[in-house]
This record gives sequence, structure tokens and C-alpha cells, in this order.
Amino acid sequence: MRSSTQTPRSGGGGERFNPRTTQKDIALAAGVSQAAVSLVLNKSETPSVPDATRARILKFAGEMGYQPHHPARMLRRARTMALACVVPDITNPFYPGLVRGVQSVAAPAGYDVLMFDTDGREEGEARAVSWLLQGRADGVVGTFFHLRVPQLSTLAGQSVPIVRLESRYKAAGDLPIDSVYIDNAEASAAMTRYLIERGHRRIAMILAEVGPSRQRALGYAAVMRAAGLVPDVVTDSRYSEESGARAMSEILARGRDRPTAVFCANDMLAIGAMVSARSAGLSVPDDIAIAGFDDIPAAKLLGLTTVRQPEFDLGALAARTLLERLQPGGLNSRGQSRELKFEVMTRSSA
Amino acid sequence: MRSSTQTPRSGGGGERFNPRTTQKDIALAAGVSQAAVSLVLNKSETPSVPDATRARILKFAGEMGYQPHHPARMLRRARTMALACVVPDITNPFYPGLVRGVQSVAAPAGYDVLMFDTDGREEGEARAVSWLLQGRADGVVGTFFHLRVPQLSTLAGQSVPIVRLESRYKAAGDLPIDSVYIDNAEASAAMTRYLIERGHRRIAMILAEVGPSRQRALGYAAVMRAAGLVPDVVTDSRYSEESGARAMSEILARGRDRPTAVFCANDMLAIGAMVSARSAGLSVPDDIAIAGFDDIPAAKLLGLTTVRQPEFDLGALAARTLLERLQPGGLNSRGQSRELKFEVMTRSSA
DNA sequence: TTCCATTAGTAATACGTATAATTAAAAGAG
DNA sequence: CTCTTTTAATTATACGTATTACTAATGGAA
Repeated sequence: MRSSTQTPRSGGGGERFNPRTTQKDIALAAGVSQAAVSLVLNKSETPSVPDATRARILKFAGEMGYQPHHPARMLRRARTMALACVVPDITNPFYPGLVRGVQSVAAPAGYDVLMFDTDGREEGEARAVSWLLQGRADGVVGTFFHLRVPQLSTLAGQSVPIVRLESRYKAAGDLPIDSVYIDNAEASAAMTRYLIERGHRRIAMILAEVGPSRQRALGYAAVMRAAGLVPDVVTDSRYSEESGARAMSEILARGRDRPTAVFCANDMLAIGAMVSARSAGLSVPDDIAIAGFDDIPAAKLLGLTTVRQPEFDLGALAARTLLERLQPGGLNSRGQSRELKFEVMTRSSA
Repeated sequence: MRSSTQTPRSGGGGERFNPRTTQKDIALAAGVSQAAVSLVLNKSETPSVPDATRARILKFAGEMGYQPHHPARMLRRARTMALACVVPDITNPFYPGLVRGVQSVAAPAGYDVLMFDTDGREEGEARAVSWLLQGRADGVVGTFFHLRVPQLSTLAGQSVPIVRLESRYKAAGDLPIDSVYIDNAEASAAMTRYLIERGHRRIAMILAEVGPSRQRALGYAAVMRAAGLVPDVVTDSRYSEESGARAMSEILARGRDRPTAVFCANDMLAIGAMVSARSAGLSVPDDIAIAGFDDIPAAKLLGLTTVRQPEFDLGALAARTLLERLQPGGLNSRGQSRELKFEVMTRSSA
């Protein structure tokens, strides 16, 4: 019999790292089989294990600091207990808000939240999909600017439910792809009406190339035309401060017949526009009014008039929808599209 | 022989979900063993597999849309290819910045980034540790307000390297626990000197109970005393806007002999303080000057004088440190403490 | 005594992958 | 023609867990 000291397999080179405690180790210590350990650790009632043995196993598990090995569990249970959030840009404070909403529902249900940043580009979204195809999450909350249902169907076809953050109602399909949204066109229309009420006639809109800009532009243009005004749209590439500043400079470069109000497709653009206008020596809102979309935390601080999108609630609703899908049989129903309400937040910038 | 249609095991109940393609499926299709498939897919040169077979395997893998099963890989390789970020509060924009820094290094190296929110409470930090003990990440970048090295050593003892975000130089220990920091006491001293230079004599400081407040208070108090002034500290519970507003109300309630400047332990507190001062009818900086710490994006927009902490670079440095640790033999060296430089950003609020 | 039910477990297997150990066949050396 | 080497693979195993199917021992009923 070899020496029975407690150092299982520490190499000769001064290793000071303990190997992880497994169910096998506990089984050995308690003189039972690994299966017995697994039963005791997982089931609250174990008919086949008497209380004495049960207690012994639990005692050793505690003493040896047992922690279940997550990767092994994922493999065995075919469940990762994780939900993924696919977002275009974590830097945009709208998305951390969304993620918190997801977390607020996921955490109590025992789910982790993973984040994947697509950078708003098609290639990034494609990478997100193949990343998810590797079985990393049980469900996805995602903002996809480029991919449509066909490209997402590979994922949904692998029984990974998806909830998209959309900009309008989406008809149901066969696959477990749901959506949550606020009516972006109507929200945009409401903001445009507000600006017109405030007496503005020349109202420009700054858009980005992708994402919800299309719906937001639709509502704006409809109201403008209905009021006998001419829509005036400037499109820059991204939803960033830089894009907003650039678009605003372009607008200001027009000189005297420039608009009296600028409605930006999101708050990041609006902040960029504000900074640009101020550094051109203009006062907001006296010389030029500015409005945004999303109501990120900074909007309140800056007095930015904007459309409040309930990002936390959208995230929470999306997560709840996913959890329903993950119940037994939850994958069989058709896609749902769930609407939440927006609110026009009137502040000092318009 | 049973029917050999391509529908492996679709239940009778109208299932429309494909099972995932595994190496075994490819092996079957290509008429080789699973091991051959694994070799071809993982090694760029396979002496034992001729080019023809290799090509056939790759062709089938492509056609069948093979994606490696991440959980199985984690189990087999004993590597998760993920780094964890443990943060007190994702809502504080300092931390998304840190996370982006981590991602900027992790992603090119093939690592995912997981986020865990401790809510700044000891219990949350403990939960983070046991979560990590389940083998979910290969390394950790963490901000721990409560846990000290002994509590973290279980993790480090499991060969999970840790990089702490610290507020000062930390002496090396035996375990693979490193730290990155800016000299918080010195940064705080610099800001205090700046406020004194600007003519302030009655300077208060708003602190939170935990975290870097101690070091920041130290630098402030030292400079105040050296200038023959009396340190004046108000401590609230958290690093939040609400705490800042509450502390500021308390200060303003003092009436006429209130301070002329308030230095807040971070920007969230400072923003709360600003809002509170303004809603009390005071002008910033004319009636009361306000300074913060961190330089979150909103600080620039609001004109908040603050200490710039290079959060992105801190995250990137932390991630690089982890990746070094994850190289073979990287766990054997002693803990390092790496310093980055701060900068006092003077804006309109002070 | 024989049979069955209960008690208290254990052995075996599967999840998908990576890799070490092994082998069968073909090619070349002597 | 035999022996060795190379080629082209295969088989077996392990990672840690969960679960199904099985078994050995005991106790009581008929």
C-alpha cells in the first residue's frame, strides 16, 4: 500500500494548486458510488439513500468544498443555463439598460447572461450566429440590423428560441422566433407632431443607415407631409456621437435656411448634434432645437427632449418570453410580437 | 435493414427541429472514424490522413454545417475560453468601459467575456466566487470591495488567475493574483490641490462606504491638512446618483458656512450632487464647485471636472495580464501590481 | 421453507470531443 | 520471399455529470 497522504497528484515542480473536487472524490471519501453522490446532491428526496448515508455525503461535499463542474453539467443536461444578449454596441447606454432588464428576469430563474457585440455590422451578426450555434446559450435576445428570419432560422431550427428587438409589429412565423417592440413609426410621428406644435416648420431628421431608422423616418415623413411640410433627411453611417456631429455640421453648413429643429434617430446622434451645434456657437434650443430617441440616462442630465423607450422592460419582457419558450413544449407555439408603450419626454432641448 | 432516410430521430409529434451535427455524423457520412474527423478539424497538418480523405471530411463538415459543441470542448480541454469580469454595477458607465477594454484584448485571442454583477455587496462577491469555482471562466478581472486575498485564494488555488482592479500598489503574494491600479491617493491629492489653487478653502468630500473611497479620502485629507485646512467628509452608502444627491442635500442643509467646493469619490456621486445643487437653486460652479472621479462619458458632456481613470486601458492591461498567466507556466510567477497614470480633467464645474 | 417486496445501494451508459495507443495493409529493403 | 517501415487509419479512453437499469441483502408473508 502506498502512502495515503492527501496530495493526490501534485507534480514534483512545486505545484501549489489543488485539483477540483469531483463527485468521485466525495464518493471515495464517503465510501459510496458516484451515482449515489449525484442523486443526493441533485434530488431533495432520495428513496434509495437512507438519511445516514445522505448526511455523510452532504457532510463530505461541504467539507471538501464541492462545486458542480459547469461544463460537465452543460454537456450532460444539454442545457447551458445561459441566455445571450446580442447587441450592436455596448457603448450605447440603451443596451446596458436592456441587458439589465434581461438579467433581472434571468438571474432569479438561474440563468446567466452572455453578451455579444456585433458592432452593428452584418459580419458581426453572422459571427454571433455561428457563436450561438456552438451551443453556448439556451436562448437569445437580439438586435439584428442585417439578418432576417431566414438567416436566423438555422439557430431557431436547433431549438434555440430567439426574441428580436424590433421596430414594429412582426407577423408570426412557424419557428420559435418572437419579437418585442415599441411602435417606432408612431413614436417618431408623435415627436414630430410635438415639434410642429412648438412652432417649428423646418424640421430635419438625422438617420443612420441601418436598424430602426427606417421606421422612425416613416413616422416623421408621414406627419411632415400631412402638415404640408417637406421632410428633410440626412443619413450618416452609424448611431454614434461622431455621426451625429458630422450630420449636424453638414446641416449647419447650409447657412440661413437651415432647419429650426433637428430630430435625431437616437440619443447618441442627438448628443453629437448638440455638441456640434454648441461648438458652432449656437444655443440649444433657442437657435436650434434638438430631439432624440431612446431616453438614455444622459438624456435626462442634458435636458434632451426624446422618446422614452422602456429598455429595461423590453429586456425583461424578452427574457420572460424566452423562459416561456424554454418550458417543456414551449417551442411549439408560433412566434409572438409583443408591444410596449413609448413616451415623449419633453425637456429643455426642444 | 431499416429505412435509411435522413430523419434521425424526429419524434412523431410534428417536430421541426434538426438535431445538431456532430463529428460522429460527419464520420458516418465520410465513411471514417470520429477520431479522424476530430484530427482533420483541429490540426492544420495531419500526417496520418491523406489529402483526399481530409478534403472529403472537410466537404461534409461544411455541407452539414458542423459547429463544434462548446460545452463538450470545455469539458474535454478543461478550458472554457472565457474570461470573467466581476463588477459592482454595470449601470456605472465606468465598468462598461472597463469591460470593453477587456474585450478588446480577449476577443482577438479567442476568448469570450462573461459579466457578473455583484451589486457592490459582500454577498454578491461571494456568489461570484462560487460561480467561478464552477469552472465557468479561465481567468477573472474583478473589482472586489469586500473580499480580500484569503477569500480569493480558493479560486486562485484552482489555477484560475485573478487580476484585481485596485486603488493602490499591492505587494506580491504567492498565488497568481495580480492587480492593476492608478494611484488613487495621489490622484485625489492632485484634485484637492487643484481645488485649493482655484481659491477654495472649505472643501468637502463625499464618499461611499466601500471600495476606493478610503484611498481617495486619504489623498484628500493629506493635502487639506498640509494646507492648514480641515478635512470635511460626508459618507453615504453607495456609488450612485441617489447617494450623491442625498449627501449633497445634507451638506446644503448646513446653511451659510457650507463648503464652496465638493469633491466626490466618483462621477455618479458627483452627478447626483450636481443635480441636487441645481435643484436647490444653486449655480455650479459659481455658488458651489463640484468635482468627480473616473471621467465617465457623461462627465465630458456635463462639463464635470474630474480625475480621468483610463478604464479602457485598465481593462486591456488586466486582460493581457490574464492571457500571460494562461500561457504554459504562467501561473508560477508571483503576483504583479501594475500602475497606469491618471489625469486631472479640468472642466466647467470647478 | 419459499417467494416477494423492500432497502440500499451499484454498474453501466451517454453527452461530444480530443488524444494516446494500437493495428491492418501496403510499400520498400535486403 | 521475408522483414521492416510507412501509411492510413481505428479503437479506446477520459473529462464530470445525470439517469436508467440492475443487484445483493434483508425481512416478512404464506
